[in-house]
Amino acid sequence: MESVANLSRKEQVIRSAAQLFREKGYAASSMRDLAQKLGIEAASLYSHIKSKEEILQSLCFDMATEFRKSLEAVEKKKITASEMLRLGIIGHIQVMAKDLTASAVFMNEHRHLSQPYLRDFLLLRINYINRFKSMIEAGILTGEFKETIDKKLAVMTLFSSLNWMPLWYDPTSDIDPAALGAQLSDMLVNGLKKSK
Amino acid sequence: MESVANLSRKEQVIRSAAQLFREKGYAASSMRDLAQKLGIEAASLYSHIKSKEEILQSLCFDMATEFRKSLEAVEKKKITASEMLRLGIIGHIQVMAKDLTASAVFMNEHRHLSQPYLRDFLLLRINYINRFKSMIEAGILTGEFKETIDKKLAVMTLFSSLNWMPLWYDPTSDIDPAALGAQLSDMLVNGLKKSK
DNA sequence: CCTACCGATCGGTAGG
DNA sequence: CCTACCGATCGGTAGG
Repeated sequence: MESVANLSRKEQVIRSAAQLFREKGYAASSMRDLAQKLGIEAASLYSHIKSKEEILQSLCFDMATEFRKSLEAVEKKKITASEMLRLGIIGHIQVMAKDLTASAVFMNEHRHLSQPYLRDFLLLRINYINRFKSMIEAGILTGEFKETIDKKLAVMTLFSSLNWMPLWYDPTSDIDPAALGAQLSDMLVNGLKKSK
Repeated sequence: MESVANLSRKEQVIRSAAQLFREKGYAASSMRDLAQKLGIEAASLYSHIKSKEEILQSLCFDMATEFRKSLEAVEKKKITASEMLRLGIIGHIQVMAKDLTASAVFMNEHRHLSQPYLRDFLLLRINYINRFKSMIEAGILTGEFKETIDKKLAVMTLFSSLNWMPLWYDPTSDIDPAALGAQLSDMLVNGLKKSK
């Protein structure tokens, strides 16, 4: 069916674009570069997508949705704050590992979104970060985490570590995503935990 | 003297460019944008600089030099591996804090360097990272750090945290750079240290 | 998915 | 530091 073929071709365009945006950055990637990657003329791209930015929007908001879904699944559980933080971190890593290319674009290129998309994106992001911050605060209240930690510093350090992973993680030579998430979580959470 | 005036004006151009590159990214920043920021015509920029990329080269390599100098001062000291790592982290933070704008450009825009500059830059960076990795390895040998830690993961987590700082650190509302460096170091190093 | 094309903008130069 | 300008390239459209 035509709609199925169109969808599939559109996804090919978006995936090729993600690779290009990751390598060269959004602004330095031209629609002619993208067309060449796909073996078609630049003008033909517009049969599949409305604009260059529409591709970036798809990539950024699809990733945001995956992150949100992962976090909501963790928040539903009846577990301690430190265990929730641990599972939240592992979930975040697993979502990224499913598409490292899109994750890198999500992280580095979202600023090229135009309004109102940029504003919406930043609101989703601050909400996501704040929910991790709440886990840290909860852990301090229950006595699981040191009461002396700087919450802003802790959460920014956490997301710095998480978000850079797509730039250095090599799934063919490094450990698998779940183990990486567990190790990263241990390293960061043990830095927060009271020493016994 | 004319050469002094020229130098000073050239630095103004570079500083304005750094702000622009930080806000919009290198590729999305035009020389006309930069000229407007300085109140001159785009063509006039070329009295002060040879090309757009020369500005990026200055920013990236000047920062790299500062980082190297800071690290060398720390490496000279006769101290334990964990103390050296701690001072290395504080030094890195202090270098960034001296110019947060250039630091952000250094981190996010270096990939737009052309060859051979890009290759030289990446060699400097891998050398710098490896010297921090050596401190972690030394600390494992002396028993200061857990022997179970993944060295690559540890050093990448460290640099992720360090390098994102220019994107969220607000010198007017947050703690001062030395204290931030100390806190960040404590948080990361305690995550590496053996629990007592 | 193609040919043919558009107006806008790019980094940079010549000459003063 | 300016005016005047260049060739190249940009995202995108018309019409098939």
